Amino acid sequence: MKDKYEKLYDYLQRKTQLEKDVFLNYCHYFKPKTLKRNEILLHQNTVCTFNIFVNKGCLRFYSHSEEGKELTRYFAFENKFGTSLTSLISQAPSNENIQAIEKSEVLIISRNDFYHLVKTIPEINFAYRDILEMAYITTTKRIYNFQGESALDRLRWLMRNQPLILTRLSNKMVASYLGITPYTLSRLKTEL
Amino acid sequence: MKDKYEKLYDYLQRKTQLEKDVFLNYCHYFKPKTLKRNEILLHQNTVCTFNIFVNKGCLRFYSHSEEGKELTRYFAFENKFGTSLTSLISQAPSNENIQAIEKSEVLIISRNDFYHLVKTIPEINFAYRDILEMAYITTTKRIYNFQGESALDRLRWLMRNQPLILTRLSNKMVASYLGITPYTLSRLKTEL
DNA sequence: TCAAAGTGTTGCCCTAGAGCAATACTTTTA
DNA sequence: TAAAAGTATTGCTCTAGGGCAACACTTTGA
Repeated sequence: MKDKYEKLYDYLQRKTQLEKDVFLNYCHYFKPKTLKRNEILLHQNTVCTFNIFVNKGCLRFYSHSEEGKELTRYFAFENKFGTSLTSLISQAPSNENIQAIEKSEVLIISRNDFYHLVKTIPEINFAYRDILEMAYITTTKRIYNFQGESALDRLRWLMRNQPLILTRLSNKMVASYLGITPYTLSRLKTEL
Repeated sequence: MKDKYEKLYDYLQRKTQLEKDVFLNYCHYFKPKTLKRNEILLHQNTVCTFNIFVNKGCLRFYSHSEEGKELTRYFAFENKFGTSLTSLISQAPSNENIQAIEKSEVLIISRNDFYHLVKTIPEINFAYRDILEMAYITTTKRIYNFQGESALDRLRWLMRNQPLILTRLSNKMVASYLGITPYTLSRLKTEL
């Protein structure tokens, strides 16, 4: 098996019992691609036609608001799937950009191929359901976070639960994820 | 077919092509229940073991924060499913309460029965996936909403997209959904 | 290798929204 | 049907966090 598919195999293996030879039959649907730092994979207002698995590096999913603010929804590090799900499902223009914020290596599968696998491979069906469930849980927590907690508490939460975001990314990125300005983040860090 | 299952049947029918006689074979897993106004179906910190379909009335899913604030995540009106998904999936204690805010009629299916149906009935499998996808899209929009928009803009968004919430529920409920105080909501309404 | 662009910190002032209190009104319950 | 509890509105004051400007520091790239 080509090196490129090992992480994906391990990922699926962890979620479902999965035969290696079956996996080898369909893994070619996932096309390897190398991304430069800052390269944009999907532009806001265009339709998203693919799903992405990150082998190496980090992708950022963010939106430009009308007032020009950058709102970050999600960072996909190694071993994570990510896509503009709203657009992928509805095939309406996406409200978010997908950008590599480090030199990255990813596997890309087209929408058609992906849903074909979901339909025909029970393990992929299950894995997709699991991804959706986990994503839903995460976003739900994030809503309660925004709704009920101060910026300082949100920062503390991030330190406890997603320290990678703080250690690996610039303050600007972290601030746009927390929904505050870099100024405020800088000030809050002195209060920790 | 008993009256109680008509709405559920229509709901599934709209999402998938579904044979009525197949539906009749498993719909008894869903148990009808009548709820009084303000009745609590699930208490925070207990494990959620069921999924709910609303035939009539309205359920509210909310959390008591440490400072005693009530944070509302979701209102389920007629023809909607709702559960404390985080708890249902992980079987960890729920961080939210489920409460009938009007006299309501619901169908309740146990966790085991529900996942059994998801596994064995393709239409339910598909419907569950669809529910997850839609729920994910909604919560994602809500995050961008909280992250990037003022309380007034969030209120405007609600008027355009979920007017039922505004017309049918008390200001207190609406405010806790928007993540603001009833005072602020009252003031914002004069600015519309 | 040195200019140019981006990043982080801090002082100052400003604004959206919170919190409390007072009052009016409506709903529930006994 | 009256008392009690909950809901809505508004004035006043306070605070978390935003936005600008200035400066230091680091990274990028011709």
